[in-house]
Amino acid sequence: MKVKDTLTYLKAHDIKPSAQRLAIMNYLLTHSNHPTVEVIYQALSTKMPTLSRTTVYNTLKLFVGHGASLSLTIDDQQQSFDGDTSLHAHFLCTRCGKIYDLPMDDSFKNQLGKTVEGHIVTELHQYYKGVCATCIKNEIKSLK
Amino acid sequence: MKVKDTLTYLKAHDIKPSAQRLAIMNYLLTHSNHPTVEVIYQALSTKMPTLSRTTVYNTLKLFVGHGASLSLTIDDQQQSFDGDTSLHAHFLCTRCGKIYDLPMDDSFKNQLGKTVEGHIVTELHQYYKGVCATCIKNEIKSLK
DNA sequence: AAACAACTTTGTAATGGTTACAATGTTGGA
DNA sequence: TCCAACATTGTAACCATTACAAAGTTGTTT
Ligand SMILES: [Mn+2]
Ligand SMILES: [Mn+2]
Ligand SMILES: [Zn+2]
Ligand SMILES: [Zn+2]
Repeated sequence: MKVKDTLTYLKAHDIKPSAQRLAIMNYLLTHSNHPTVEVIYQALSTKMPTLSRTTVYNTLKLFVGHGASLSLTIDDQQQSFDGDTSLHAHFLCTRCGKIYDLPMDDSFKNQLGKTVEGHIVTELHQYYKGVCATCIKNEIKSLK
Repeated sequence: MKVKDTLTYLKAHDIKPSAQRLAIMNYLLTHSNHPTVEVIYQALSTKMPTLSRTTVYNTLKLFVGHGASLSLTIDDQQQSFDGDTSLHAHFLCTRCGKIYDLPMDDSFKNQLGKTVEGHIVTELHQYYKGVCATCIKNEIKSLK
């Protein structure tokens, strides 16, 4: 992912570019780690020392408002963000805290934009919780 | 729902009863409003003036740990709770903040306890967001 | 180029939900 | 009754998020 592409992506979502917005959007588009504000701030503040946490908060809120990124509330402690705005599900490992992408059920997907029991559906979220493959492997190793 | 039933319910989940636990569990079992800690505290503190917010927090955490209630993270500001632990989906109205119950997709339900892409699934959540039927009606009224 | 208005970023302070903790109260068995 | 384990309470601390005002940036007009 080039900076040029990120610029195009921002413009496509009616977001006026700035150095900070490009950096944050570029981070989201090149990392599939579903980062928190703090993770993004730590990752970027080395290259951009004047960056403020408030800017990260404001910018992410702007992105979400313009449909350029998703806000996940799967963890009750911290909000996390996703540069992949396609309809997909998430798996939260309760051991290591990592969030994985999973496909979303088609029957659920189909309800976007429809009416369900009189309510208009504008957003869909599907969350799995459990123990991830990596943590299962580590668990088995430690038993040997 | 009688207090006797609530007592039975707590015992069935290996929770030692107390006046506070009975009151909170009884509130959850007789209200389908997906209350926050504050809502429960306000509702019960009139009848039980010494009740502490901390007790509500501790007790709900205990309930969730014993599978006697569910914790919902659909709203990013406040945790809400559900005395109905059956598998079902939730609809959050972004206008009025109410949370409604909806059926959960069967294909999604079936994945509980299974392994998905190597991850063990122990919990499932399906969230809809949008505008509820009541808010739609009010919107229409105000246009006339 | 200077002036200006609109917009953006920044740092700090405030907010508010949640948790930690120590003191107090309660319960049930020896 | 005594005692130990457990539960509740109120306060303080914590920490993610938001509010706010000052400082910086950008693009436009003259
Ligand atoms: Mn994702
Ligand atoms: Mn429910
Ligand atoms: Zn894991
Ligand atoms: Zn509504």
